[in-house]
Formats: sequence, structure tokens, C-alpha cells
Amino acid sequence: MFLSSYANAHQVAKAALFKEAESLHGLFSRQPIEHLAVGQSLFFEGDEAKHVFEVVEGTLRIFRILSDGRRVITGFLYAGDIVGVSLKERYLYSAEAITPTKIRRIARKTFDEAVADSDDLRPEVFSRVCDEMAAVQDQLVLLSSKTAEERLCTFLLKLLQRTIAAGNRDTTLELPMTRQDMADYLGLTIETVSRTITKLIGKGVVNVVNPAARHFIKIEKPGMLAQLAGDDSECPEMHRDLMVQGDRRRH
Amino acid sequence: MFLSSYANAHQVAKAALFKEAESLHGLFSRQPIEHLAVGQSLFFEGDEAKHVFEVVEGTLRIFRILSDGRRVITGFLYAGDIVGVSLKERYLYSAEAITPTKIRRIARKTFDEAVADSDDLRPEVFSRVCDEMAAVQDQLVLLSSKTAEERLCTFLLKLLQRTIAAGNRDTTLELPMTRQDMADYLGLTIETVSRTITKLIGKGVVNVVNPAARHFIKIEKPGMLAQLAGDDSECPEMHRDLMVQGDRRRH
DNA sequence: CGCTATTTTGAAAGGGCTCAAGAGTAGTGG
DNA sequence: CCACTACTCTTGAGCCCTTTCAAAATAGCG
Repeated sequence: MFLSSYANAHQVAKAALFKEAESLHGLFSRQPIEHLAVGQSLFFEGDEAKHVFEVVEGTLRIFRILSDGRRVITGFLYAGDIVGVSLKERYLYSAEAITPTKIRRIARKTFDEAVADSDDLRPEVFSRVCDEMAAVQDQLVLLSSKTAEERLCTFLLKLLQRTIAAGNRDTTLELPMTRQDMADYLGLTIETVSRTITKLIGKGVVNVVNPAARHFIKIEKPGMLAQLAGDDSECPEMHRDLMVQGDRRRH
Repeated sequence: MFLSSYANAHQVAKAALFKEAESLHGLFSRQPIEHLAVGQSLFFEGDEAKHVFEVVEGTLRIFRILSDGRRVITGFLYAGDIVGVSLKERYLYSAEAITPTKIRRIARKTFDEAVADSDDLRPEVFSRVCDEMAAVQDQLVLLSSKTAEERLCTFLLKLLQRTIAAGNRDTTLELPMTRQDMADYLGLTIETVSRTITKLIGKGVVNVVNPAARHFIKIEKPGMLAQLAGDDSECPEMHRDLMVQGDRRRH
């Protein structure tokens, strides 16, 4: 699956001081940039996994199509992310550009050899795989036990944290994906996503900056958004020592 | 998270011919066996991830407790599985024995060094991480778009495939986990799990071998079980070339 | 400006949840 | 061996959130 870009940023930076090829980004930087138009596919589920990709610019969706036509989006890729590492023979999902996108590619064989040879690259790859695993597991928790509102808020919160981490002071988010994409990612219908956003606007938590641009959402009350997202980062401690039985809510 | 045991079995076997330490199992085999009683914890979410474990015998559940007390089981561990690899500082989940269990442990530091040093171990670790990632993603698909019946059937089917892979000819499954465990794993309530099993018995798909032993379930119609599980291994091809728009069902 | 795709809104139906009680199963100790 | 208790599992009834089906409103674009 995809690998988060904000993984071990310090390590990347350190390595870059010495030799560019000693960081994953450096490894890709020598490759030519390729352009993807909106809706264009990078690869398909089931294809032989011949390349590893770095997203230079833009956004992609990662998804599977089920036998009955339903689509499940398992993640989004943003600038700096790397796809195609934790795979064997074949891609387990399709990848498609949802905005005009720039990518670089490296043959898996080349990539694997470079990683096997470099003591700097291995920890970086490992770190990204760990982040990816953590992200999928969070998504698993979201899907197995959160309400529509909690799901939406969790999603928006993650996007918000992304832009804040990128140094953006404004709390206005650009949602490059459609409502249908959000629905397929959050395990909801497009109608529920739409209704839930309307409800959040009603509560004053978020707002559309300009009714014309529904893909720009301003987070008015980040604190409340985090509240509604539900995961007060779980609470493992309550479980420790004393098995607090009995008062399990829902599910 | 956990790592599936049937990963790259041939590679493991090959390495074992030469030197035992050149396979992951060999690496653990020198460690003393530790015993866990039913309900005993191996580690807690949030704990410093100091060890990597191999399950020698028994079954464990991997889970998180949410702030409102709900429990999400993200996986089960069986004999041969390895836990604690794809992690950074801390465990992202708790692990608890659901049957009497035997495990071996290795310090992460030792483990990481052994893997970094050995050209045989690295591919095996990589392979297991890939399998783990694929499993989590399948679970993600299950949770985001399957009905209660489909979830149950998918779960039973996976267990069936496990026992068949282990060379068992009988289609009777032992379910070491409680109904509540299954519910927390499948994103359902215990009542829905119970009702769905009753429904499957009514359809003649499965049966309880002996009403006294509800943890032993015989699969009477494996074919029908696979049907009801829903994932005719998805269908990526229908999507290729021609973007078949429009007739997306549900969600 | 007209056409199409996307999004929103409404009303009704349904699947799974909640609450509540009953039925088995085990374990304990007299 | 049989209460007695504690659990797990099953079953029932009603409700609620999300889905489904349908249509209107809004944006995007040639």
C-alpha cells in the first residue's frame, strides 16, 4: 500500500546532507517525471508489480472493485508518498489520479537492490512500512466501530493535521476527492457523507468557504472536530491491571 | 501486527537445510518456551515494543480498547505466527491468550540485528510483512462493505482454508475464540453473530457437531460458504480499459 | 446557455443494534 | 450427586442509523 511521507523526516534530511542517493527521495530524484491526467490509472489491481512510485505532486486514490461493482478505497496518496513497496508479485489494488499528478518510477528490482545494499535506505523503508501499517489499522478501527459523523470528523481531522504539518496556518482544507471517493473510503454512501457534512456545518464545526466551491472546507472549530472524531487516541491504560469488564458500549 | 505463518514456506525450508539460524523459526528455536494461561496478556497497547514473539502453540487475540470501552480485535495469532515486527517504539495493540499458549521471545534489538545481517532472513521478514499487509487490507474490505452474513462466512472460510492448508481433511473447525471475540473482530454485536450462525445452520451450510460443543462447527457446504462470503476474489478486470460506470450497488 | 456530472435534500425501508430475558454449560462446594 | 453461581450463548421485540430510491439544486464545461 502507500507509505506516509512524514515518516522519519529527520533521517531523510540527515542522509541527504551526504549523498542524495542515500535517501529514498534521492533514489527517485534521478528518474524522469511522468504526468497523469485526472482519472488516469497508474496501475491496476492484479498487474505485475514491476515498479515502485513516488508521488511528486497531486493526489491519487487506491482502491479495489468488488465482484458486485462496489468500490472500496483503501487510501489516498499525496505528494511525497511512495507506493508499491510492501508487495510481492502483484498489486493488490488499483491506483488512479484524482488531480493532475506528477510521479517518478523505479523498477522494483532496482529499488529492492538499492534498499538491500544501503544501510541508510533500509530504516527509511522500514519506517514507512510501519507508518503504513499503523494507518491501515486506524482505518480498520474506524470502519469497525465508528458512526458516520465520527468517520467524517476523523477523516477531516487527518487532512487538517496534514496541512498543519506542512506548515499551513490556515485551517481551510482543499478536498481533492469527490464525495463519492470519501464515501467509498469511509464505508458510507455518498448521501450519508453529504448529509453528515451538512450536519457539521449546522453545528458550526466546519463551513464551506464559498458555496460555489464545495471542495474547500474551513474547519471553524478544530477542537470540537477532534472531540467528534471520537478517538481520544483510544485508552489502553484503563484496560491495564484491572480488567474493567462489563460496560462496553455498542458492538 | 501479526505475520502469517504460511509465508514463503519453501524459502524457510531451503534455509533450514543449511543453518537453523538462517530462518526466522530457527532464530527463535534457541529461546526458551514461555507459557501463557487463558486470558493472560503478552503485552499491552502503548508498551515499549521490546520484544518480538513467535507463537509456538495456542491462539491469541490482538486488539485495541477505545475510549468508550468498545474493543476492536484486529487479528488473531496462531501457531507459527510472529508478532511485533512492523512496529517502531511502541506496540499499537494488546495481545492476550485465548487458549493455553506457548511462545518464544527475542529482544527487538537482537532480532533487528540478525535480520540486518542475514540475506536469508530479510526476504522472509519482508514476505511476512507483505502477507500481514494483505490480510489487514482484506479485513478493511470486509468491514467497509460486507453484510453480517458475508463477514461470518468470510471468517469461517479463512479458518477452513487454514485447517486445509495444515493438511486436515475433516471440515470441522474448532473456534478457539468466543462469540464476543468474533463480534469484535467482524465489527458486529455478539447477538448478530449468534443469529447469523443460527441462520447458516438453518441453510445447512454449517452445523454444530454436538450441541454441547458450540465451539466446534462443521462446514457442511464449503462451496456455498465461499459463495456467501461474497469475495469472488473481487474482480479487477471488469474495471480495466472500460470504466464501467454507474451500476455500483450499495454504499 | 444548455448539457452533464456532482451534490444536496427528502421520504421510506431495512439491517443490525439495544435492551431484556431465557437456555445451556462449567465450575464449586456442600 | 445436586444445588448454586457465574458465564456464554441464544432468542425475541422494538428502535435507530444508515441505506435505498427518487428528485431537485448546484457546479463545471464546451
